[in-house]
Amino acid sequence: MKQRVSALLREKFGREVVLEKPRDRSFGHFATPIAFSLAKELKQSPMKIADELASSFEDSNVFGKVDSVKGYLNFRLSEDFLSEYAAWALQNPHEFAKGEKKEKILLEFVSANPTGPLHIGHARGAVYGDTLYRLAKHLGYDITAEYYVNDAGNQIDLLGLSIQLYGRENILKESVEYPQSYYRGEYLAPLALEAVEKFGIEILSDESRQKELAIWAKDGVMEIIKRDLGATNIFFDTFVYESSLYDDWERVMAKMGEGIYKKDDKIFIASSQKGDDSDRVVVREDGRPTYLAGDIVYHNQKFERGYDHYINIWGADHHGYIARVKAAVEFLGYDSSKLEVQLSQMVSLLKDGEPYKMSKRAGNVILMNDIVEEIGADALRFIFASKKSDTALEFDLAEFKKQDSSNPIFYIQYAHARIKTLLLKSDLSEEEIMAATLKNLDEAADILMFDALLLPEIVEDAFATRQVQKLPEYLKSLAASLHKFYYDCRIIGTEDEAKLLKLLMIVGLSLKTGLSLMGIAAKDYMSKEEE
RNA sequence: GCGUCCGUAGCUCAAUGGAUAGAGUUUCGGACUUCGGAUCCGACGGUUAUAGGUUCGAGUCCUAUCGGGCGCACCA
Repeated sequence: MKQRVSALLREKFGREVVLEKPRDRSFGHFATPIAFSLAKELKQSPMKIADELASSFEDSNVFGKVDSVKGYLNFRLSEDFLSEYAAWALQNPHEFAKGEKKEKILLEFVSANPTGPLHIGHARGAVYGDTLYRLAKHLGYDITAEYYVNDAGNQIDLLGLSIQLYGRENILKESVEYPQSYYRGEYLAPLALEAVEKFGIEILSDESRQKELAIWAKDGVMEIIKRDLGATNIFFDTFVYESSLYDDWERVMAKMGEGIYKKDDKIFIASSQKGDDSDRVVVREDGRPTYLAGDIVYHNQKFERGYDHYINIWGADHHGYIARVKAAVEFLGYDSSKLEVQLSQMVSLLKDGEPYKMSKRAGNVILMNDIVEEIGADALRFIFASKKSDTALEFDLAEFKKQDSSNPIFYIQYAHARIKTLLLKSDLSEEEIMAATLKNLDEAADILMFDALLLPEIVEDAFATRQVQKLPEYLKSLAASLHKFYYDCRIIGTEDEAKLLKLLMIVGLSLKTGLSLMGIAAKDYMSKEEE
């Protein structure tokens, strides 16, 4: 819709025209301040220019009315245009808001180490990434969701140690001393038990078998992670294991050429030449690669697989890391501007106004799964998609358990359910409803229909700017419009029943499509939960 | 100290450089002869941290200051 208008105006003015929402809906559907920018070039007052422009649109079949107010041009779409578009959307519900983008994108997110269950910080990146993924798919992009599994390095050895310690304390009933860094949490219990079953009880006490234990256990941890993600409706197309990449190490090093040098028996990357603060160690004196080494091979592999664009979603604590990975990409001979890194910031939780208590059993972190169990996957997804991902977020769990308008996810679902209920109550058949024409609507109905038809540009904009919160914002406001309309206007039994139901079907389609892009299924009825 | 993200209503958050800075929540006051009142309406609430600058126009861009988060490993 907006694209159509935008294209028309571009043609007319020979330039990109800024389109925005009018200050007041009674002004029209779209507005543009173009007269202000033209004022300077034409050396005329913006008001005069706007007046002249307004009258030049008189015979358009897209616009019903174009007028100028204080230098702004306001456009009202014609009834024909709107009603035809709405009818098309209802006949092709799966095509609604879809795009025809062709780019091939690799989206990497979560990528949490396989050493324990996901915590609340991971959850934010996971939801953000998955929402972007759904938006991109809908827009037509050929996008791949990828999880990078860091299954090499110290943290994996630590997993082996942690299972041993857990087993020695809880199975062998030894008293053990815990070193500073080790993993703790209930998830270790089944792993320890299974390990004993599989390898024998000796595995718990034999330090030389830590690595063997860890390599086995990481698959079990990955299953836990996948289960938690799946419970939140998040799935990946591909998993790349760090351990599988090192065979390629020599070749990738050679590819880096000048970008790499040896000093004091260590290997450095000359990342300071590419904007990093200093050069970084890639291989230590003892020959063990650093964390960065894995990322270099991994990014080389990504670029060799050949995508048009790469998006990485990292926790904000990794932001200092961007420069060195980009430097590596450059040294490998690729265009680092194709690599985009989105950061997701910290999350802090409240419950009834008090800081949420971390459970000691879980190892003093808030587990994603605990929150899902407490408020449900839909609410979790909604919260995390609702806030700009690059700003810190604080929210109160209690708010998302309420069954009223203070809970946005409930409010939106209720709007959708109301529409479904009306359609059930009506005696009209679907054919009769679809046969109605959406013309001669009153002001309120016209606004509601227009709002519902805005979804396509919201989807496009949310993905283009990577600001997924635009979608939930939109859904909230559309739900509010629906509730208000419902309150003000009687539908069943009126002479406009078919027309109004058709209008509500558009709203329902928009809500349902929007929710599904957030990984949330729209509800057809609401069941009141017993406390 | 350096880098980076941020600072908007009492609280949690919105606002492609555009018209009168918006929602929810809180507090107070209204609407049930009613398609689901699980809803709706109204009021209160702001010098957009501060000071300059650019612009026809700044919450948004630039500079400085103040305040906060996160980084600043041969850890991942």
